[in-house]
Amino acid sequence: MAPIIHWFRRDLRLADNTALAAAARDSGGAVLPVFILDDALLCGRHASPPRAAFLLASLGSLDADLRALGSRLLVRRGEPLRELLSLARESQAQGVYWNRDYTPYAVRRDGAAEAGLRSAGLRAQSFKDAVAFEMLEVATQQGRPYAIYTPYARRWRQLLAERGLMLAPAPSLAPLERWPASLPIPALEDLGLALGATALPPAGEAAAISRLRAFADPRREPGMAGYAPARDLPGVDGTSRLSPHLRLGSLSPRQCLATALSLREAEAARAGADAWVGELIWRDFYAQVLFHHPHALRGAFRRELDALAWENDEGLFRAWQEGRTGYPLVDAAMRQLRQEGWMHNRARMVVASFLTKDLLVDWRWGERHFMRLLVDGDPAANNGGWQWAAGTGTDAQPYFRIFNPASQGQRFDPQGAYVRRYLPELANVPDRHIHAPHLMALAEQLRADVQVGRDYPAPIVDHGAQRVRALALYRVARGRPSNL
DNA sequence: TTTTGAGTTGTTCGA
DNA sequence: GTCGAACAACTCAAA
Repeated sequence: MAPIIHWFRRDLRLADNTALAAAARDSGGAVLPVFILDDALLCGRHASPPRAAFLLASLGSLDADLRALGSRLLVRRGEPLRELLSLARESQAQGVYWNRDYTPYAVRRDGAAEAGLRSAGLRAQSFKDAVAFEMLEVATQQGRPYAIYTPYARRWRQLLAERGLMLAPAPSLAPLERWPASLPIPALEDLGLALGATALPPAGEAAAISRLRAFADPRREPGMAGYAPARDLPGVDGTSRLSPHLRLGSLSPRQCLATALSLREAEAARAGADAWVGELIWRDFYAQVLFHHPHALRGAFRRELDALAWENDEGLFRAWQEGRTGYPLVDAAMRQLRQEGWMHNRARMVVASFLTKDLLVDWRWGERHFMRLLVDGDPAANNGGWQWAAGTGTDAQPYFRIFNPASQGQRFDPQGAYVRRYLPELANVPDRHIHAPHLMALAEQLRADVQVGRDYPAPIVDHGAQRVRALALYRVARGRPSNL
């Protein structure tokens, strides 16, 4: 039987891979697994060294997994349609299968690939795989996409209960007679990128599965069972940390859901499992929001809030990026981002609120910075999160909800475990002052081995004053310039 | 068609 | 220290 090309993109796994399983089924195992390095994503203005490095490591792992089955990963670099056409010609393939991706760039790319392959007489078939429900599967009674999370989630959970979970079977792959030429998986430097000091999590399908198992293990504290309260504490390892795997598909959302659903059978784990499923629903929600409203990638979802007059002070922005704002929770988080290519979700909200509402910098500057450094950086989720924080998005937080970085710290990191981990200069500051070290008298600073202004910055802005200015900024953008 | 209820994650102020 | 109100309407979703 003529082989079928499986075009890997954000589904770098063998288990529960919808398109791969279909390709194996339809070709009698004659699958040509392909990954195409796309310079538009890797090297352009969207380049992200940590994410590229994680991708390359994941590709290495995928290739090894394929080789264990007598197959291998073919790597090409270039314009996807051209590479697919040339691979199809070289391998006499009957067609190309892939799993759908919903970002505006991917929709354009895949539309062009589909048209080009079909006009060359090849089969081109795409599958739902990256989300539990896509496009208009979760829709209002009027058939419109939801714009508010809670009713969306209610309907999503109802649909899941009705339809249940179907995982794709493991693909049985047969070795091909002829393998087209493949590039070696490049090193990061070959792409003109450098990782710097970022330490990445383990990549690949096996690492993803073992992290999911560890997270769901009932003997583990807090684990999935304790997720609901623990996920809010950045100093505690209370989240799944699976986001990089979900980003590249070394784990599927169905695998996560199957684990969560089996765990929630136990009464004690139900609240945690439900809360965690809620996060997977957010992932589908934002993918769907961006799919239906691609303008949100460039500007405010609520278009009238494009009128916000950001101050965009580059010095303040740099201080935020480098973690020297004088607000310990913000600075710890920004340093975690640099060191790990990842940031705790509570901290993401705090730094996003701080950049927009305290520094009055355009949320898109922060969005871009996150996309450059986050291993899990996903256009839809990242955009949704930033627009939520800025109050410009679907279902955004009320504009007057402005986080106070010090009280957020006291509430969610009371002993400063998180802050001390990333800001060693504050190691000896007493808990009482850990989120506002500048309030220590000089004698206390000396006792704590830190001099504010020398070893750690004094606050670069005054939260109370900036809060008032932010409220005024939003009031003007909403067309209510006076407070009278 | 109209009405009604509701909306991830807060903060500040003054009694 | 604690507690309730104010912050602001507005739009979405469903009955």
